[in-house]
Amino acid sequence: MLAKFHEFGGIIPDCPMSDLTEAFVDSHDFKTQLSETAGAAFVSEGFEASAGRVNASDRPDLADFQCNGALAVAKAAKANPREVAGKIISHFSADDRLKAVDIAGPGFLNFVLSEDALSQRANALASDARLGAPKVAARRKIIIDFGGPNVAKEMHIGHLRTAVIGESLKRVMRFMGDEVMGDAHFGDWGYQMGLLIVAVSEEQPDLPYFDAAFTGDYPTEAPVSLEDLGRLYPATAKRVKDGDEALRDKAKVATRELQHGRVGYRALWQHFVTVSRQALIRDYGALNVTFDWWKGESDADPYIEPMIVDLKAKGLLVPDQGAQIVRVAREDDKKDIPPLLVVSSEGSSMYGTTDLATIVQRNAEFGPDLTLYVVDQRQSAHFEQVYRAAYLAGYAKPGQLEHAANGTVNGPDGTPFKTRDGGTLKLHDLVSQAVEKATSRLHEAGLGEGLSETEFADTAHKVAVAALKFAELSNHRLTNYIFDLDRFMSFEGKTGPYLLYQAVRMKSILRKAGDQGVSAGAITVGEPAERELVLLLDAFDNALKESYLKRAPNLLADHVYKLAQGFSKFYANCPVLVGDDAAVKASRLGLVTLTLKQLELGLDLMGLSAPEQM
RNA sequence: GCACCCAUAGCUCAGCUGGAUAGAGCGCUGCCCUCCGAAGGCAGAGGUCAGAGGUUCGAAUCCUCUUGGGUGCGCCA
Repeated sequence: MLAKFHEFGGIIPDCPMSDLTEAFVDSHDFKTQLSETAGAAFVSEGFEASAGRVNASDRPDLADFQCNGALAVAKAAKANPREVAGKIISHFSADDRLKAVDIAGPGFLNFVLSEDALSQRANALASDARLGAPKVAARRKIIIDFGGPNVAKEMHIGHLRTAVIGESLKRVMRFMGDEVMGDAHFGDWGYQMGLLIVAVSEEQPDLPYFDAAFTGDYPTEAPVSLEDLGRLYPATAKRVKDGDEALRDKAKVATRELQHGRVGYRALWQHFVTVSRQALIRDYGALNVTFDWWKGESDADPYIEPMIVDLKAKGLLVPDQGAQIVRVAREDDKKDIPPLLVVSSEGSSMYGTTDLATIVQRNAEFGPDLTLYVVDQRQSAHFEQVYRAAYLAGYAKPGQLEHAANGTVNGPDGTPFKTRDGGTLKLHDLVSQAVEKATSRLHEAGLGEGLSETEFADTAHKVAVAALKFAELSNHRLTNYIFDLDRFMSFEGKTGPYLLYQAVRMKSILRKAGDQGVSAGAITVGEPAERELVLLLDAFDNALKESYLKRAPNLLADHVYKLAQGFSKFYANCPVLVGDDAAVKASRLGLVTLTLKQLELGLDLMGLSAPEQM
């Protein structure tokens, strides 16, 4: 810790001078291609290129894609929208990508793709290592902050949201080309640590950690278990809440002493951190969520003192009611924004202090262009304060700090989720329950009987995780959704297991094809179900862009679900291996191969994986 | 008190920068396995998009108000 402080030298580095925009390259999907042609057409007719935006059609019975730009442009130019559309359409008259293009209704342009164009696109996707995924135009350094699972509190269902959404955003952004670091940002430094120290000192007063005169080596064995931490913190916090002021004061003193380096407390605290980190690795790992950094609030500690000096030098830190604060309110605020409390009247760091110092720390150690805080929306006011203080102090430029807020997880009664006996459901138990249900459901359906015990356990785990995570990801991140394990585990309809099931059916076909010596060939689109499937594969590009720009994995989840659905329809209508026509077999097998690849990539970007069989 | 978020089918949720007939899953009513895995596919019923104004050729979407729910607001994180 001290070494770090010296390396850092107390100098506050500048934030990166990032003006990188969020644009993409390598898009060859129809939406992009048609938008470019239409945009050029609008420009040559004297309108804005943006009017050429082409979208998937709202009326798949009429067209594959549509452009509504003529209506918008005609409005501004006080022209007849159908006439404008007529001018634009002439630019598509010799376009061999299209089977038909026409003007519909008040001036919509409807595009129907030719089977040739679809076949070409499908073959291009099949030979593309990225399966049609675009890349960011400029690589940015991004930190995803998982908003601090807490040392003092065991992971519960509320942590599922941030973990699952943050993990998916991390994977999407990284796959799109950014340099992304996921940081657990452990809650390991505040008043709650003092509270735990006091709690342990009451239960085990003879431990050397509490003897200020102790000079020997502290025990290497932790004096508390994870269960102890989970028991001690709520019990002790409740006593304070119920009015035990002496206890509160002791905890505050302990907090300050810990933060100021009292060795015994640091040693004990290190045990707390180690014990709970092990549990976090276990619980997150079970959900296929990993972190690049296991940093905690305590890691920002060495940066606090120089930051305070810097804030004072900049005239931002002012004394107020015994504390030291940074005022962040602005003239034009519609609401009162309280100042950021940097040093409490007790002389301790607050969570705003560590959050601000963490920004300084990250500038020094990584230099992010963007930091995404994937954290509960209830913290939005807090982040507003921290961000404003960071902008005032020059630790970040507006836009570089972003709260990708998420909603709360509610129980079937619509209130925050509780177990039957009123407690919170631990994440660990939640995953265990899901695996149990998946196991029994697999047995009921008579599936996975040919698998070994290990393979079966692995499959059950994959199915359980898919059910949990897909349910989470298919909601918009801000939705306060109702958590209903039975519904998520029903395995019918729009669920994670449905996605895995479709992947497994594809794998099964590929295995059979291998046995029969049939191999994939060039894709030729013919049947309506093939058409639809290729259009879905083509839409991957846009789904990724939108997920990226909106920090909304539900759009990716939606794409993957539609793709699985499109395959299932294809599967029902287009036999792959039973026909006589070798070219059709090879083409359909090519389509299955491509679809499986994109489906598995989509699953991977959600942090899921499909078994070989189930 | 002030501020933010939300209200869409019986239930759980999508709905892109305002565009055609508002979608999905569950549940409900019917079909479809002598054919690659039916955890599947197909069809149907089901909606004053909380309510009222406004902007617009056009509003679930933008603006205002009302009602009803959630959340936050200086020494806990």
